[in-house]
Amino acid sequence: MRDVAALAGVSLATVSRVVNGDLRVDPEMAQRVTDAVALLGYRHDLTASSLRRADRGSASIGLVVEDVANPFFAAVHRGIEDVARRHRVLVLTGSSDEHPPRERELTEALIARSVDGLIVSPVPGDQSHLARERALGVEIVCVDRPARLFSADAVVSDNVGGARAAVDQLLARGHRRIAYIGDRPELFTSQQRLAGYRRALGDHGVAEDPALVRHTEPRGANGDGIARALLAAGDPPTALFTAQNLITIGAVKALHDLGHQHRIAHVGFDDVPLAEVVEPAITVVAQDPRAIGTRAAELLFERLSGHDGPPRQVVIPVALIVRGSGELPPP
Amino acid sequence: MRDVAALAGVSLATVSRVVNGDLRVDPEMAQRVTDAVALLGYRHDLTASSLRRADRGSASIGLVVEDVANPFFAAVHRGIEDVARRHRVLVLTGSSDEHPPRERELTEALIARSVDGLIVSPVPGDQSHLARERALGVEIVCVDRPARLFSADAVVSDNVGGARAAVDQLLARGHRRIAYIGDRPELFTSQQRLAGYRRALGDHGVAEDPALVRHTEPRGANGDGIARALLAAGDPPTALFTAQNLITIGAVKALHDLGHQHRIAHVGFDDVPLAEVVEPAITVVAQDPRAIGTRAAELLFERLSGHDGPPRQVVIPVALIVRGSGELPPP
DNA sequence: CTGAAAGCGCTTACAG
DNA sequence: CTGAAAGCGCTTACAG
Repeated sequence: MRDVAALAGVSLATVSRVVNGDLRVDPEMAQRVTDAVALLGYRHDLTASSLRRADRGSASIGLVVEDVANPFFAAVHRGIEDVARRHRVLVLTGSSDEHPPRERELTEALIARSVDGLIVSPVPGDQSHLARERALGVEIVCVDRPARLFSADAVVSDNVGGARAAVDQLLARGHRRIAYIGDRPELFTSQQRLAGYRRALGDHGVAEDPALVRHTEPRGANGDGIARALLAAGDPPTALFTAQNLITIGAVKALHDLGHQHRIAHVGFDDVPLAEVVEPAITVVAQDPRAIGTRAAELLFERLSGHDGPPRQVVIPVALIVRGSGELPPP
Repeated sequence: MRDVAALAGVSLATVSRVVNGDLRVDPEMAQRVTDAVALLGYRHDLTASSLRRADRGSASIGLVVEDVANPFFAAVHRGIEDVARRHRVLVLTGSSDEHPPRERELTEALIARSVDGLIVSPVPGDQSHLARERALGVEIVCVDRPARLFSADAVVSDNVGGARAAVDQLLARGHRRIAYIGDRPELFTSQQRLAGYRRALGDHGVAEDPALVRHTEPRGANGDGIARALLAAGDPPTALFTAQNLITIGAVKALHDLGHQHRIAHVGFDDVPLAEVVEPAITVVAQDPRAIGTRAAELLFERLSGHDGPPRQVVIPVALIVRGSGELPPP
């Protein structure tokens, strides 16, 4: 900037004004500055700028999710990026791997880079540490699940309603032994979907069989193994409700490997690619991860532009997509 | 920081030293500083720090890909994050949507936030604009495809070899009318995979039929439509080679809709979820996107720590996964 | 070992 | 409209 000022023969202040699009500057002078900028290949340094600026915005926000490579969170990420882009803001991202210390490290690393706001998909455990971040002026919005011991805006899917619809679908076909395979019980989404499962059973007067409620390792790792074990047991289920995308994929593999795909009904939570091509095609409750991201970013930017109401919880609708696997009758 | 210094009764310089882990400071004094930091909830401002620091590192790098929500790039992203994390560096990401102005905007926005390095999956068109960024001291590595009119390290899949292996597999079963459905012809990966297709045909003395070589809209959008059109034409192909993940999914849908999945052989480039469960299971050439990301980040950090050799091109192997669809014989 | 002072690249009252 | 000067939060020679 100093070089630009020298070359254009103006003061630093003038260069700053031109670079920031301040119109109260002599056009001829502005032109000289613009030329010098082009000639020198000068680049405005936003970090220095925001250091001195009154509003102190860094024009970047942070995102902490379980895993950026999980298609669900990848879509959430994209939804957030789209909104951020409209605000000329960039997104810094990190994967917590559901690991509490990693979540803390990440949020602190993001704060240290002075992000204006944070969108977090909270790990199990509590997020009370976020209170300190917020006290420092960083706005925080939760995504996919609410925080614990820390109240903030949150955008989530209609987990209870979706799970209920999925299980209702199976009950309507006459199934009574319906297994629930969910992610770790500590997870909000897992709990909510289990609640929906129970609600549906209750509505139909079906008693829950604890032997049919199973949880996988982190990230739904052993979904296929659990499905196998359930089906190999005495008095096996006649239908499966898998409460997460990776578990759904694992269960479909297990059903096909065992040759049971036409005998055991199956509904999954979260849509997966090729679900309509598998035979039978897979009935799912589809979430709208991109909309979840979009909405979360909108809430964040509202806060950043001064909104100061109480924490809001936004529920994004889900949709039951009937394709066949969920409509198989019991034997 | 001023407040911390005041509370601890020391100078700013001392606080800075303690915060940065400088050991040449009186332990008792250091303790007072640490206490004050805890009491005040002080957070170190990395952006201000790097502004003044000699080495000027911001401990963040930028990533520009086509779309962070594409599972391929989401996995690349994760590979990069893993390496960056070991260097205590965060990743800023943006989606170019294969749109040249958007690529420029993004790289400039990233530079303005003073990233130390950039990993870019270049859009069609040329990347000569990146030369200016590099002149400013930002290291640049390309991923998935090399840049044009700009030479830089690049990490790519073995596109030619993989496509060749895919088409060889079909030729070995006796197919002679093999269609190629690829992404836009401007894309490096599309060109390379077409080259591999041609190489395989040539090796077997099969003349190319231009009517069987098709390109989709951006992002493989109409892959299913093109597959349908090919199969509906007179003298249709007996086998399909789909050169990208979304096109593969589209083609599988088309084959199933038409009921041709057991008659028309099919090999896809890039693995897709549930490929092994579809009937017939889909034979694919699997890439290793996470390894691509990992390797790209490693090259970048080598540059950032001073490596100054000529541009390198790293080719990540691919693997043909035989599952059934590619082994169907011609009628 | 410690602190006063200069300065990183920028913005912003303030005076002219 | 323009510029000289102070200062954002930090680091780093330099002197003590």
